[in-house]
Amino acid sequence: MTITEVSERLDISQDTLRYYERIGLIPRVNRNKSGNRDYTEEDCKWIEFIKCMRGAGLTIEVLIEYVALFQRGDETIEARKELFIEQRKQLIARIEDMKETLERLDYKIAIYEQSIVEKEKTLTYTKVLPEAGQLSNLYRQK
Amino acid sequence: MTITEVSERLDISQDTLRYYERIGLIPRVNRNKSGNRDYTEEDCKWIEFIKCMRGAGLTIEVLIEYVALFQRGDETIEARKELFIEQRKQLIARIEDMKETLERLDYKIAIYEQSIVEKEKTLTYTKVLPEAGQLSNLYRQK
DNA sequence: TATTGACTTGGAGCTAACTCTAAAATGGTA
DNA sequence: TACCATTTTAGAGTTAGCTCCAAGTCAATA
Repeated sequence: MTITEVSERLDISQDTLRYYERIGLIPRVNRNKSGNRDYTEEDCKWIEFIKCMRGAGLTIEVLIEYVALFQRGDETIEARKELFIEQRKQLIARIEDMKETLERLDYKIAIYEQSIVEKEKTLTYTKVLPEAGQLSNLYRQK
Repeated sequence: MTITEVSERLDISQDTLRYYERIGLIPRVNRNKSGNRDYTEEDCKWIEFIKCMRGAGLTIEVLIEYVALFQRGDETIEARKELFIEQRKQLIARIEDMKETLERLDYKIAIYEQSIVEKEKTLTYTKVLPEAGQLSNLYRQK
């Protein structure tokens, strides 16, 4: 596969593909006779895996370490496992954090919903704008 | 409250606190007679809220927009609600993504666990190292 | 054979989000 | 009164993670 094909297939820019290879985030890709990259399915799996992990917030640094361990062979299996266990721990923490933030967003949306309903009621039934100091404070929660 | 107190309490550097204020990520903080920031509880709530949202991945840009809307008063309630609904949607997507990545990490950890057990078995029961081409491939999954 | 287009490399440039620096003001302590 | 810590500002510097550029190679086509 050419870099153009892989780039389109995995939706990663050619520059990023080259960059990832350069810094050791994916193993070196073979070149054809004319020196151009010729990606295998294996290469694609690596790239896709890296993309997935990056998307979840694993740093490039830690992923480079993983690739380096992988390339050193079987003696690093335990180290790789430990690396993933640590990253898993951090990922779980991030997810928990985000869930809490989501609840907070939900709450704010609910309050705004309420505020709008209240405002509409006021406008519809009393034809009078709410006093600046009263109702307005209601809308101004954080 | 002084900037030192708030910095320690919310675990945000003084530089970051000043930076957030400068770019409009939090409303302007009052100064005392000598020109130093004097944070109120309200200010702290803002900062804590912003910190929480930033931690979940909302960009500074979108949060600045929120603060700007907030400061324009009640006429922007609907817009603020819409902003939060959009961010909520994106946050849910990020969480789902991360959950999938977590499963993938779990799977890899399980495989490594397996690999190690297999390796130990081999070493213990047969006293023979696995052939490079066979079992080694097992460990080398991505 | 000249041109075109995809590819190569090393290195420079960019953006978001801080983080640091320098120079100056203030207020409390020896 | 001299010193010291804390704070102020504007602006420069840093880091991660790309993204762009220039100069050159190569293969295919007009």
